[in-house]
Amino acid sequence: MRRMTARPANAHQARLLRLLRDGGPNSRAQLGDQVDLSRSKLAVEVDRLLETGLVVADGLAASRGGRRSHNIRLAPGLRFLGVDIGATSVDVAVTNAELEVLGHLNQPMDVREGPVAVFEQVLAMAAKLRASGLAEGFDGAGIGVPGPVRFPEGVPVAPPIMPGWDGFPVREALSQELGCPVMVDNDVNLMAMGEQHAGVARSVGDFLCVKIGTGIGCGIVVGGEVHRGVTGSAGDIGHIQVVPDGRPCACGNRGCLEAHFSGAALARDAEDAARGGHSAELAARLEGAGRLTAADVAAAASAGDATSLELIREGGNHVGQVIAALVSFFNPGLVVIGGGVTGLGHTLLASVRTQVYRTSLPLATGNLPIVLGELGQLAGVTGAARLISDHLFSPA
Amino acid sequence: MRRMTARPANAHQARLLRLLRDGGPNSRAQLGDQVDLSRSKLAVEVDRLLETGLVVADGLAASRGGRRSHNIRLAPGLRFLGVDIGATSVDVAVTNAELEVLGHLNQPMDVREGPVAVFEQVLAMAAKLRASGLAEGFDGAGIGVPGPVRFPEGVPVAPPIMPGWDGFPVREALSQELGCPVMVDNDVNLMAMGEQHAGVARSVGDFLCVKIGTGIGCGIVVGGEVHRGVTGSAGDIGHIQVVPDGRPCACGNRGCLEAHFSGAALARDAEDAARGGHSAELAARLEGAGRLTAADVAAAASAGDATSLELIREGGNHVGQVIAALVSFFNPGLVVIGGGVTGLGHTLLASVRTQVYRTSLPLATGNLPIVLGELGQLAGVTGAARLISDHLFSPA
DNA sequence: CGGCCTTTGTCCTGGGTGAGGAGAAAGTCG
DNA sequence: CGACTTTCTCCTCACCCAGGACAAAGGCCG
Repeated sequence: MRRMTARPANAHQARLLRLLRDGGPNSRAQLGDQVDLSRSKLAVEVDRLLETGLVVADGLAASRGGRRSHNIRLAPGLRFLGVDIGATSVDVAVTNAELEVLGHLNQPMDVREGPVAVFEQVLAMAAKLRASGLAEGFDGAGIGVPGPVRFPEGVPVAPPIMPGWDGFPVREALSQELGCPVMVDNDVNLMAMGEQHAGVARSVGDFLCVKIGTGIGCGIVVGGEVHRGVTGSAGDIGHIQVVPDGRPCACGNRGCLEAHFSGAALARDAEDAARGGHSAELAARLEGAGRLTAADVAAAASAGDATSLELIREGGNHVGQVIAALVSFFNPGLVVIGGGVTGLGHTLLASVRTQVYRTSLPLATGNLPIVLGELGQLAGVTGAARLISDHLFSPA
Repeated sequence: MRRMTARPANAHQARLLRLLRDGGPNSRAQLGDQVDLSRSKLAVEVDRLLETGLVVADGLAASRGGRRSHNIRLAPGLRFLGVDIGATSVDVAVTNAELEVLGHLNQPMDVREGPVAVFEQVLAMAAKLRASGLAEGFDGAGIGVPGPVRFPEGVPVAPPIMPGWDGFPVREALSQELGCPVMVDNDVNLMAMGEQHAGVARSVGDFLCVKIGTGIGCGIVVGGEVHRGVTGSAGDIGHIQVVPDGRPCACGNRGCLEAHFSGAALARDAEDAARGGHSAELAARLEGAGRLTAADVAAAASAGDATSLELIREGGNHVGQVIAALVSFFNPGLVVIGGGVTGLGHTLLASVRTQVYRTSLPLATGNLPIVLGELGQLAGVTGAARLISDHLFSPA
């Protein structure tokens, strides 16, 4: 099942591959406009790429006023596998070399079942996608896990919500199973890379990507590159204290952001409100389902339930408080909010914005968009594909 | 008074210049070990540098077992001017090309007197240093100002504590006056660069440098490079909220870190304590001087004054609270604390450490040193020299 | 003190690379 | 249909640079 053995031989070829990945099919002339190489040099490098099979001819380009140029594109048969392991579900997608998602599967699953069970599931999903004719094999795979990762080795380290994964050689194991190169990263970083590649963060060099799901994390992009920190735990903002002596948190402290607002906390609050008789809407849903989730709160809120709206607003304030601090510190050009609770949508966004614009200094917030992610569920898998393609499209 | 017109012609020469700057005089052979160039290529580049006069021969090196090598070093006559404009004082220093401080002057001065008055002062101090025979002229100057800077242009933007400087063309003006290239940056960033070059942060790629003076700021170094943010206001952590509905701050909000702990806040608290009869020690000092400063608190604390110790501890808790959040977010390899209040020393450090180690996650704090800066008053001017030398020792 | 080894520095050459000109091929526009 | 534009290929020439050969300079040991 080994497929793409070819790798760019030098930085020029790597550059060209990335241009083709990000810009789609392109004529040699257009490429020449972007890379500052002499025509002869460019021709040589393109010919070499054609030889490797990574790149193929793709008909004629439209004329720019003279002779029409021959288009080239990345090999249409290249396939990347993007895997996004969340706390409660798994996403697997197949992309082409331009990182367009060709097929996508989602499956509920508790990450605490451990790496072996999850891997089995992931491989089954990948096989299913392959069986449906989307891919004959994979040229590379990216995988995101909900916890810190020692990036160079691709191994989770001390992940609080998935203790069974500590030290499990994810990269090694998946590479063995799939027979292709694999890169591993934190799921939040992948979401950031996804939004950077195909979402709202295109053309922004420095931005933050806050993912609110079961937990809360933040992807940090500096100068176009993901910042992972010295131990791979950068962006772990879920345990920043937002309420002095607040609610007890699983981490042992009190008043952590995650304890006061996250998918899990929101569900708990909603159930409390339902049982306490504060919201008929929520009580009805609890009656129906036996338990509540963030999605129930979102639904209740859009049905006008005052309690749900208040819960969201309050949560938004807490997140906003942290984001405001991070904005002052980091001075990003954009803040993206995504993750499972984006269903809470504009109510959440509004209260986050209010809090940030009120608390941070004007110079930092003056031209700072705070927006929802564009890619939704596909952000993670797109980012995963981007991760492995960045790796493969770099000099060997 | 123009001096060094020469600039490295390519990246190799730039690399060599930086090696000589950071490592002092060096033999050709030693340089060869570090740069991965063929001996012939290296010889050519070194010869060219010798021709420009940037580099000079410096006798024979010790033998490494065979023929002795000829040492080379940066021209001993090269001089950089480092200027550090604080809120209440100005530091000016002369360094050689290895960024060793040859002479240093400090002068109390209120930055709010405006750029014209401050420039006059700075130029007078530079002239004095020159007159004392330390320099015949300057090959470049770096200058730090206590507020955000639009870095490429070298112009302060919307600085809260020095409104008169907004938009003043610092770089342009100083370059005119001194007749040499000038670079401008935030004073905190310069402190970080100073500690990176010659202080505790040598060999650390990602670290934070918290400067506690009249205000509070934080230098951010990512992958060896200072992160300035999209509008140059990164690291502006003085207005992060630490106490909900806390003390009113000059910025219009409440509970800002700066309002609860900084040189200015500490002095105010001390005076209140003295007047309120809580501390005989402080009252005596207030009696004597008519007002109190952070230095008085430091002195009282080391004399054992309980109130002062408590003030410092409380302040340390507030700073520690913010640093803990930043550590979770950024996952640095080192936190340096410096600035005027380092006189508070280990009492402060201890309470910051306690707070950080207690509040942040073990993975981020596990191997995280939190230390005082090594360079004291010289950090800023050293960083300023480093800034301009980085600029000059890069390909034209 | 004298051979032998190690290290350093210089010279030279051969392979490789890449910039840019010339010109052919392919289109557009009037 | 002809003049102009754009694209692409070929070719040449200058430059660069790695590495070998060799000379110079010094240490080490008997």
